Amino acid sequence: MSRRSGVLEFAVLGLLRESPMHGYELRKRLNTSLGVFRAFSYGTLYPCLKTLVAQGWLTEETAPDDPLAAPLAGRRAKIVYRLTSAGKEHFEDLLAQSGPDAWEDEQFGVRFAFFGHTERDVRMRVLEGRRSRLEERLERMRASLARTRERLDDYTLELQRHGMESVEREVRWLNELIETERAGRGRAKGRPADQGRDDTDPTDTTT
Amino acid sequence: MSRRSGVLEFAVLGLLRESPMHGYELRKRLNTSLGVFRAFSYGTLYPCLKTLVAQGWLTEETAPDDPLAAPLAGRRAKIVYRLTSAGKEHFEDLLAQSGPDAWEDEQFGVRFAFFGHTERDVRMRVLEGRRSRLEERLERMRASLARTRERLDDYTLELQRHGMESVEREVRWLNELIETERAGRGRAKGRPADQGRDDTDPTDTTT
DNA sequence: TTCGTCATGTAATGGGTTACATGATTAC
DNA sequence: GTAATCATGTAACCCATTACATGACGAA
Repeated sequence: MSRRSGVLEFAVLGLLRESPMHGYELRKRLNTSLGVFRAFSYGTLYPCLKTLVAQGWLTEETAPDDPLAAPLAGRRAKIVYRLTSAGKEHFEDLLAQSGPDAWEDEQFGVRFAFFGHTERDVRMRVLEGRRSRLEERLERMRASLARTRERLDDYTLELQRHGMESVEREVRWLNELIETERAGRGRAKGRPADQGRDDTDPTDTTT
Repeated sequence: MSRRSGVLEFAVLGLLRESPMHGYELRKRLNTSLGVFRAFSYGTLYPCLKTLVAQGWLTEETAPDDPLAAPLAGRRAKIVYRLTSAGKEHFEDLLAQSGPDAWEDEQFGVRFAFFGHTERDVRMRVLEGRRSRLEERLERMRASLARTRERLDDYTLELQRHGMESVEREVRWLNELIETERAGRGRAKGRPADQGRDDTDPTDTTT
């Protein structure tokens, strides 16, 4: 009945904010533009769209046989979903939230992806919340490791070490982002954490 | 009815292989010894244990009131689960599998955690399978990024860059592990990928 | 005309959590 | 005696996938 996913709802509203789309295209965007995340199946997406329409946040616009009615993709478009003003408002509300939900693993990615539409103080709170969440996790891992280190074999140990390093690395990343935001270079232009990297050649990254 | 989780089943069998335990302790172990992974709730664990008993892989041993019957933890032990020989056999079968399932995100972690009980050629196949899986993913990310780079804002771009770097980092980690295995230092002693790190003092974490 | 992609959906199932219910044991 | 932790379980729900069903369009 409800089908309230959180991440999916947020991502759909955010993507439709920019331009109306039909379900099939929406799903592709979830894999590419926002593509670092999981790809939702149609069995998830379409029912979700239905409920968003029922909530009054989207409208369905059917473009049945008229080829002139679908100039967007150049091809047939069956059901185009458009964000209503109520939906826009709701999305703004979601964007303004900076509570614990935004720090969780599943939510944080989408939240970050729409930072371009997010107020700066909210961005700061989300980043800092995320960081302290990860630092707590790190401390728990360290404590647990200290207690059980002797009883673990090499592979288990290596796995834990690598896991902790991954978290530590994300903390460092967040630190850079927070610093950039603090310096005021994080609005919309001037890519955050720019250190002369080249996306096509990511050598010498760690070590 | 079935409640066949894959990861949980594998982890439970593997943990019980070392010593019999009751459910509560089993769950703690899943968070600590194997703790890099998700923590399963009791609502998942107990039904799972029931089905494993029904399969004949575990036996329930109730130690009702006798304090002498529970020398393991020094305290009351209600239902102790013990691996049967059939269960042991089944676990060995699972350990020997090196198919695509073992390369997926959810399975790989547990598989790696039990590498100490895994044959060397199986370890190699799993590691290499995992690596090529990640390299495919990386290529898809690169292709998608090349197609959509111009249309993306700074934050989305930064998110993708960080995501790709994470995957690249894991590939490098796998490369080290594979090299170590190949050199023959990966059996049980001689910790893999040892580069003079010290687990107890992971300073230089932040900046 | 057949194949690949576009496009939309539904029913069954899977895998897991939350909230709840219960009660024993230990420590204070 | 009361709070925390140990210990076991169940029912209701949640989120999402899989498999299936349907069909239109474009290109070979």
